[in-house]
Amino acid sequence: MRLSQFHLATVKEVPADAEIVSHQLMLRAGMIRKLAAGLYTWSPLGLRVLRKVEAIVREEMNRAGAIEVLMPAVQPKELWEETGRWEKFGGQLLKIKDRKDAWYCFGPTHEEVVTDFARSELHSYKQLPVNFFQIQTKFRDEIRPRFGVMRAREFLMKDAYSFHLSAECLEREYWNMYNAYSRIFTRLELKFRAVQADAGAIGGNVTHEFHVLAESGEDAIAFSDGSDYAANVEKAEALAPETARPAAAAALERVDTPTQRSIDDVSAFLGLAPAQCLKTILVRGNDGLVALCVRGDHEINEIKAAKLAELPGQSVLAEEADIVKALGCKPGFIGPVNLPADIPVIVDRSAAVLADFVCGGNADGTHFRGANWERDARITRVEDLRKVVEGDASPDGQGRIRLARGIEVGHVFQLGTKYAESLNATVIAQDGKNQVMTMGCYGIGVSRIVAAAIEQNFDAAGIIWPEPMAPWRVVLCLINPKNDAAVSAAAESLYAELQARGIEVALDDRGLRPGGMFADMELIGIPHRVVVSERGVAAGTFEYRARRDSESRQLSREEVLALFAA
RNA sequence: CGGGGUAUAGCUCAGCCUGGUAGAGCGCCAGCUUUGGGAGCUGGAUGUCGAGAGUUCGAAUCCCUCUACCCCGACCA
Repeated sequence: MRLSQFHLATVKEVPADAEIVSHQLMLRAGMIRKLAAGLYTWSPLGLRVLRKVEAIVREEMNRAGAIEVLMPAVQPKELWEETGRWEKFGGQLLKIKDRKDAWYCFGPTHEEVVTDFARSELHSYKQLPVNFFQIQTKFRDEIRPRFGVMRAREFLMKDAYSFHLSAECLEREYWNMYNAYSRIFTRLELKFRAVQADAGAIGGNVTHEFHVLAESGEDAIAFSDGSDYAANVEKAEALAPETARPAAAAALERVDTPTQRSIDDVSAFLGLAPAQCLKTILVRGNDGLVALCVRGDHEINEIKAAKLAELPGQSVLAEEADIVKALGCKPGFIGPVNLPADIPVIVDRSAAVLADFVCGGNADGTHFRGANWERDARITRVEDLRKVVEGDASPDGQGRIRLARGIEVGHVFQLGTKYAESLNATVIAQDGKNQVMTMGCYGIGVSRIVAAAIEQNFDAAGIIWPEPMAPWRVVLCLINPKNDAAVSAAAESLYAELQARGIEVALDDRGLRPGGMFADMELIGIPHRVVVSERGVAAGTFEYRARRDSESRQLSREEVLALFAA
């Protein structure tokens, strides 16, 4: 591509409200332009990158045996009423009316449509399993679109839906997709983790999110430094300590802590580590209050707590008035010693091995020192209640937990029969009977990957594209071509040769001064730069510099071509 | 949905408090000079000051209504 014939649109300034690096750089590089909240035009430059990602996703989906379709973006209300999601999906569902006053929505996802397609197309178990995918624009009316294309309302998504007769077959396809996703992100040269996630409201058992690791990620993930284990922080299991609880050594002693309510205050006041204190909170249980205890330096994981049999499926802190009524003290002084017998005491695994610990005195202004389980306080049950922290043992027994932030770019999910049932998508099984199909769904945020890649690969000068998604692999920069016809000739010749070899090459013949040209090429992140100048041509060399390098090298024409061999 | 903020040239913004008829930088156009890290000089074009209504001799500026956009929170996966 000759850049003089292209539409490059870099800018120096960027709106103050572009907060994250990828948004700023995409605007500065002129990859996207905002039309309205959460709606962006992809410029020619941005589109080249988007298409690169799309092509790799498509290739790997095809390689994995999925079959491409293209479903309508606009979907009729009636279909959504069949699954109940016309109402349940909530405000993210953009509802629109046609000229006949019939309701439609702009598809935020395609379970309904694909299942409708499947029920009319699939009749026999012999047609299964099958996996349909599409790469298409979705619309979710986000409450607060932000961060450019990272959380836009309209975005490009690859979504796939598989249909099976059995859970076992679904499971096989699930791992097939898991592997395909791993290949996709590996090919894109992104640092990522496949993360065990909480199934959330959709239900189902196994689900993985694929996260691109980046400081600015919205999700916290825990992974092992000694294995492939990775999980959403909310889901990561905190193992029981390897050490047993020491024997009680100290006597139970009440101490005055008139104004010390927080763990930090109490531990500082008493000169003890927070890890030697016990944090006790009261939550609303099915039958009155429930006490949850974790070590002072740990935090309650509310998702884990919500799953306790004593709780109603959610973890809600008790009202202060209820606490005062039950214990006679305010929050901040709660502890397991002398707790009313009708309050279950659920203790985290790490807290359960504490000895001679500090805990609330169940009376305003006092704590206990030298408290011990069994002797001074009862344990109803030991559970995993806390959030994991850096350095915890990995749940799979290999390595230690590290915490990182990630950007969710993919999600694989075993849906089961939920949609097939409500839409009555059945096939005739081998026994001649109708059987509801079992489904899996697998999404990749194609446009989000572009932003995520930038979050992971940039420097002060701009974007540094992983080669597979760069708009061009190499750019030829002409210095003062007007002064020396040999410069143009050398550049044209190299340009033609690279093109002939199938290398995606840009020729910067815009006639800019060198400073502006270099700044532009660094901003838009071209991985390789070859400078063609008068003095280089005279010496028979080209100046080469990789985007990540700080120094240039003088290379012969053959050496330049060799860089892009194979 | 609650709280806060913004809307002025193609872009990024100042001007508004304290009313007097429109500004800067960048970009754009023309010319000259310049050519290895976002050049210099000269000249030029560009605005329903988000929309509507009001107060006033006079409104970008003050009041009211609306709309759009942004931030924080709640919400959602």
